[in-house]
Amino acid sequence: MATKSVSEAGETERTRLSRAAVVDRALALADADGLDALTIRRLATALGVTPMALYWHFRSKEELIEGLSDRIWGEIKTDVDPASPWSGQLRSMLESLIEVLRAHPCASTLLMEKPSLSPSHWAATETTLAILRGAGFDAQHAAEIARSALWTGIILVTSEPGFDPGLPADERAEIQRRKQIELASLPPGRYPHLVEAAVPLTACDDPEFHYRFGVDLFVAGVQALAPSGPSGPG
Amino acid sequence: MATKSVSEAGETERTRLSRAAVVDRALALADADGLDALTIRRLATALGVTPMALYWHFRSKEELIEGLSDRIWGEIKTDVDPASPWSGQLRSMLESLIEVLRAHPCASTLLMEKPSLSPSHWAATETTLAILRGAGFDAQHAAEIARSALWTGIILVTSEPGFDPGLPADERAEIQRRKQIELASLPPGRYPHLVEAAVPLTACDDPEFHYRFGVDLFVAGVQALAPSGPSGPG
DNA sequence: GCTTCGACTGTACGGCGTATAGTTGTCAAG
DNA sequence: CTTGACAACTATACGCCGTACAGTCGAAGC
Repeated sequence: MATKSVSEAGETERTRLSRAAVVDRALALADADGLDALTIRRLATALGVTPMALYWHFRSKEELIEGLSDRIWGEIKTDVDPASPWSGQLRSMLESLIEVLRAHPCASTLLMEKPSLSPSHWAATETTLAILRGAGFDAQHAAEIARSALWTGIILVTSEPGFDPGLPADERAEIQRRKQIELASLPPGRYPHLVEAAVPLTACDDPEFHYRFGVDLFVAGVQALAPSGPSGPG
Repeated sequence: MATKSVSEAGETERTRLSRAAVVDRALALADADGLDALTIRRLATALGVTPMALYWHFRSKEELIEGLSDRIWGEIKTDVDPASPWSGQLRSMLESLIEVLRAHPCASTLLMEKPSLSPSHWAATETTLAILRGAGFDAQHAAEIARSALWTGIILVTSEPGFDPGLPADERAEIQRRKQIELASLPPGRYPHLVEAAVPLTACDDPEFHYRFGVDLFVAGVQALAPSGPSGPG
């Protein structure tokens, strides 16, 4: 109606765009409908602009994705308690990572396909390295373990049975059900353990067990290989 | 020249296609130029046919990818020595997985984006479950660890610094060099460990160390959590 | 008032997966 | 030797995608 109305907000805000605003919307879109659904055109529509408008703020879609990645890494709490034993610090670091990844359905998928050395990623890696150096590992081993820790968090989330962002819950349940039946009805002579473990392999009635055990497994491995012994000096 | 020449083989064989033949070419293409370079059109050109010809043998590109996935899983040796201790069996299983993934540059990327329960995958999982059940884990824990094992192999390969299929070697080296400099020239006050570990984080002068340590880390974790104790009863 | 320029629009290109319909070579039945 | 069926493939087209390139438009500075 009004030719000069400032923010009708009827459908979408129409203030000026910014990198941060675009990243916000992109993250929301990707979390809601899956990473594949995050296209320049869709995002532009959601923001009420032309696709090419985004190219003023980002050189390419890849740069946008880097922005998302940086935003996600930034959410990870890197303030571990220096007084607690290093294994506890490592654990809480991993738990913080997992918490963020679970909060953003698209995050694990996104981080999987990008090495992405962004400032926020640096901070998380720096903290992890510090913990491991404190545990007595040399730089090379610490680097290996830090990488492994970050990947462990990512795969724990993506490998949670039934995890598949961008799929309606009922469809996910249906796929899961079908897989379970498929496994359970394999020839028991040839695949006894597969048949036996059909349920835990395909379903995840207790996600907390999945994550707790995954973290336990990782931390136990690191402790076992620590130069200062499994429990550490402090 | 000849109107009826059977197989000129001047550029591409022109015998009849088959699922196996298509998968072969697809795998070769993906290994050579990266998974992103594997498009229906390119593959069809390489096979000397029209893109739509492939849809006679595969319902969709996804089904083709499943074929690739199955082929790759099939290459993994599942014949572990039942006489050796379970930790050794687990280790050799993981090593076989890693060997196959390293032989096929596209493999780890491919398996990462597909749960893919194919017959070949079943066999590998069955064997892994058998090993873990033999170690005393119950079905649920065995399922968790088996999943973790397979993922560990995949990420060990994709996280090898400098690993990036479909990129010419010189370009990879350039990216790697730039990342290393970027890390090394961060403010040492803020990122002391990152600066210190710039080389091991970005380069991989000894891939064998990377893989050996990765496997060690995983197996150590499993041993630490084994009900029958780290060394096991046999 | 005029220019400058940051922020955005319009149009177009090449590539993708694939639906739909049309074309062939082969081969058994008549 | 013809004929029809059918497996295997081709031709064309559609709607997506990322994005190059050029044009537009309002506010800010002079």
